[in-house]
Formats: sequence, structure tokens, C-alpha cells
Amino acid sequence: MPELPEVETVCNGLKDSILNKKILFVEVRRPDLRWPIPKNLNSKIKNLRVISIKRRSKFLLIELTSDLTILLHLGMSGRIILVKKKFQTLETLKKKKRDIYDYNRVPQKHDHLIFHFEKNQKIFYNDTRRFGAIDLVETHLLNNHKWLKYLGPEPLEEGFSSKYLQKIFRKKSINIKSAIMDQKNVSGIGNIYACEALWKAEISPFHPANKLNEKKLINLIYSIKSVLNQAIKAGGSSLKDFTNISGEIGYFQNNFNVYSRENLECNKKGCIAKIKKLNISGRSTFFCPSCQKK
DNA sequence: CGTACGACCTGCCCGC
DNA sequence: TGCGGGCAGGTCGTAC
Repeated sequence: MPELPEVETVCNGLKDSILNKKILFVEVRRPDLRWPIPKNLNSKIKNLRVISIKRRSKFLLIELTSDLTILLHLGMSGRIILVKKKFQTLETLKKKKRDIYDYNRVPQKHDHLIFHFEKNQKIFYNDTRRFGAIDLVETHLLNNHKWLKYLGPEPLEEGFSSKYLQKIFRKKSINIKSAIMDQKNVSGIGNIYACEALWKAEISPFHPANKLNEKKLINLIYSIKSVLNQAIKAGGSSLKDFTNISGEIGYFQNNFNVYSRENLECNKKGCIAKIKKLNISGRSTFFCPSCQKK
């Protein structure tokens, strides 16, 4: 589910709610997500305080006192749900949602972890498909963690440039779409934003990465940054049920130009072609066969 | 080393 | 109405 903009949205919500708060205890309701949940998680983190919350790629990094950091990945269906007492927004939500975000939420199917914080706040980690994962790391060893160690640069930072892409794509004959979704090359881009960025840059998703000229790469860099920034501003994309931690949906899906728009007309000015959907490496790929020929 | 592809897991939607 | 197949925002392990 969540790509960089969605994780950023969740991250911002957590900063507003649990930063500087103490974890009272954590309930682990099943032993494994994608991988085993760290043993004795509760005894290791109870009574520690959250001192920083960051996003790296699609990971959430929740730094605690005592040199510990919780690493959390939401996989395809992971959601974080904040419940707290006197939650004013609740009144505006529909009944069903009110039950989900109510402080007295009854643990539901797929609520795998429940973090209890001081000041009447709880965080539920719900993940239907369990492709998500959690680990506990000593903060000073964070960058050596196997999940972070091989990640490419953040696409919104300066190091992500056309010069960089030229260098790493030199020997990659793989198609450009798979290349930008490979987290070793650049981190945080998933299926939606890969499709959207390539459309904006007018690059065919099938084009070999090492055959793109500098002009195209400059264009690609600009498009990726621009699409991601707009999506973050919109609070991410809500396809099925992605919401921020308080249940508010993002609205970037309203700005999709290709994703999930098969057979609809291309949005580029003057283009009357219809968006096509084809499979690349097992992932649905949406593109305009006219604007994205090369 | 780079690339291709199945596996992991659950639920929903569509066509028959 | 019921069932089976295909599909979903991600990543890893294995085989070539």
C-alpha cells in the first residue's frame, strides 16, 4: 500500500501525537508479521520515551530513549490507527469510523500490535496481509540494519540527481520502471508513483534504464520529485482505505493521470490516446502509448 | 553481478 | 447464490 508520500503522512501524524510521550506497554497479539516480531518487545520498550520520529524510504523510524529505535514497515496493507480520549474529530466521523478511532476500540481482526502511551493515547498496528514488519534496533547501529543498509538515496534529497542516475544506470538494461522501483537505486517509489512520474516525464516504462539520455534523466528526476511532493501535500493517495492515523483520507488519487485509468483518455494537452495497462515484472503498469513512446 | 519470477498473506471483485 | 480466478500500494529468496 503505502509508498513514500503515505508513509510521510503517517510519520507526520505520529509526530503530532506520540512524540515525547512515554510508552506504557505494548500488546503483541500474534508472534509474526512478515518476520517474527522481536522477542520480549514489551519488556524492552515499556517505559521508554519517544524522542524522534523519522521516515527513511518506506520505513518509519521511531527513536526511543535507551539507544533503541523501532523500525516499522507497513507492507501492502499496514495501517496505523491512533485512538485517544476526547478525540474531537471523532464527532464528525460516521458511526463506523467512530468505532475504529474511538479510545475504547475493541481490538479487531488484524490488529497485531497495540502500543499504549501515557496521556490516554494508543496506537494500533493493523495489517491484513501481514507483509509489514517491525524490528527493534540499537540506534547507534541503525544504518547498519539490513533493511536500511542497501537503500538508495531519498528521492527528495539533493543527492538524487541526473548525474547520480547516469552513473548507476550505466550497466542496467532493465526497464526504467523496474529500475526506479528498485529500492537500491532510489528509495520510496512504488508502483503508483513510478507510473505517474514516468507519464509526467513522457518516458516509456519499458525503456531500458541505460538507454535514457541526459535530457530524459533530468526530466525524470524533476517528475519524480514533483509527483512525490504533490502527493505529500495531498496527504497521500487513498485507494482502498489508506488514511492518516486519524482516519482522514488523502486525495492524491484524484490527481492520478495514469494509475487505475485504463481506457480513459490521456490528460496531456492535445493527446487523445487512451491509457493502457500492461504487466511489467508482475505489476500493473499504466501509461499513455502516445506520450510515452520512448 | 544483473535480471526474472515465484513466494509470502488475506480479502475483494468479477464472471460464469 | 456460490465458486474459482485474478488482482491489490512491497520485498525477498532463488535460479539462471
